[in-house]
Amino acid sequence: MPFIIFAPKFGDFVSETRVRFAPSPTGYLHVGGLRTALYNFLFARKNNGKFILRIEDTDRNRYVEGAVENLIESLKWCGLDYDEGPDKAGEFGPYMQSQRLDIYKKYADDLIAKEHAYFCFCTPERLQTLKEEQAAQKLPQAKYDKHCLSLSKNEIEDKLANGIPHVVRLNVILNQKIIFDDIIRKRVEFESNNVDDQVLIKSDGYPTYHMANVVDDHMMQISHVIRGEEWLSSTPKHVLLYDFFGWEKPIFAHLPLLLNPDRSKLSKRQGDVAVEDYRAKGFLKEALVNFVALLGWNAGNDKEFYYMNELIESFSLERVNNSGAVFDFEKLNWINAEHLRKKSNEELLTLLKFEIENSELRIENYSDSYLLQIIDAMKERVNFVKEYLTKSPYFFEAPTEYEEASRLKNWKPETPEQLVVLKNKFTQLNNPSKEDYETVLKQAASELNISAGKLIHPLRLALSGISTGPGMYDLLFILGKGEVINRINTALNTLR
RNA sequence: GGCGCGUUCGUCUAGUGGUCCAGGACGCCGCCCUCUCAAGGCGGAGAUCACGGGUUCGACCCCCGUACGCGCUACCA
Repeated sequence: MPFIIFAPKFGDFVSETRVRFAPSPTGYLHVGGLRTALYNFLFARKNNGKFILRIEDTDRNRYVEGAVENLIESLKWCGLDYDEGPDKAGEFGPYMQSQRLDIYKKYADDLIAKEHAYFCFCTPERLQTLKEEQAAQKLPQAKYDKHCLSLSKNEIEDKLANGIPHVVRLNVILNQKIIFDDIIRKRVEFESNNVDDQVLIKSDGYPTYHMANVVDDHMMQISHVIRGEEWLSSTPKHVLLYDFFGWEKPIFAHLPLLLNPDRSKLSKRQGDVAVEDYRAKGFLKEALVNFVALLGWNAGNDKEFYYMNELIESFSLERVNNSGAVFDFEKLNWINAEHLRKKSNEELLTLLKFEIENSELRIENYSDSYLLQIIDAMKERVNFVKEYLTKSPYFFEAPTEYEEASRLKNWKPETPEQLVVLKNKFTQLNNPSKEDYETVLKQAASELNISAGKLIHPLRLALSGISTGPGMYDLLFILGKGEVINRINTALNTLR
């Protein structure tokens, strides 16, 4: 009598929302991982639940020094604070799987006792041969042949006693349907005949993901498993495990993948994938979070600009899409610029000072009030904080060379004498305001019988060395009379 | 190959049987504003809703099939 294995439905009562982000520490936080972590975080916060960080470090071959610290650093930078984790004790720790080996061992023994799992002593060579044979026979699918399931108790004890390397395998029962409901995929159905006798405990004594994940999610009382779509295919193994243990299953939600422009799974080959890369490039955490949140989710309206608290407010798993999303850098740039423009000048000041400290400039050369003026003047013109330095370097250092195109276009033979007229007028000003500069410049233009533009363009070139920037009177005022006159003189000497 | 998931403008998406010969956003193009560059405003190009069958008075929306894409198929997660 085949039994049908069922995961709980969406509406089933769950006492407390507890979700986890469970990355393996491979070196850095991938933006796909960020999205998974974010959705978990948003879901937890929205439902007044707990967000847990668990490190899945059960593959000793993949251990990377400092990876966990790096992961945590990135997570925290993004504002994803977890309630329990490796460095934040909770009542369900430890939160590093490598520190829970005895637990997995105990539950594996449990399963073996109930004959839902068994020792397997097959060598890698036999497994390899088996696979090749099955391929040669054109079997629809390669699976372990349950060879070691038929070992007698004595044989097993004998091999164990002799220290023969072994693993523990899941004993999948044939001819059953494994059905579960996924919030995003709806009902998903598998045949148990297509499920392999997965290794649960490796020969080095470490559990595989499948084993550790189920045991931990149960012990940590995880209510919802929100993870990437790449796990959907192995979910039947997990469902089987919950059932064999007699445990209540969590509610599953498998997230669509993040893709490269060519629609393959987002990878390092085609650009930056690590959160730290984006951070280094100068993206605001608010922008990265906002952008990534929208990759696969929307509230059902046209809103695209979100702060974290707004995301928490409107997030729901039901509104997560089911198809992969291409990571579009152009749109990330745009959302970054949006967030930057919405920041107060004071916030930008902090960011800009940080940027200056990390540049070759000396922070003590610039007062807060001076920087604030630059921020105000350039705010609409920068997409990154560092662009205050790269797009308007002339606020920090006088130009030493002049843009050729602008020189050809705006620096005419008559320009020098006209600028001298203007300069003389500037010289006579006493503590000039923006309006004073404007009045005087227009006066000069009028006296010279030329348009203001004829003065403005070469003046801009003289003051900034380039042809783009804030309004001329802002530029004059920020630089100040003395600097303005110096720069005009320098230009007059350089560009004849 | 097997199993699973998916498929609306280039990209992110809205859309839950009639209001859609499909709306918004990014990007692109044009105009306005203007001392430059931006920002902003206005407008434009851009999707036979993957394809083919059904169901229905009526399908982007429901069903079936096909194609294509992606994922999994490890003693990796």
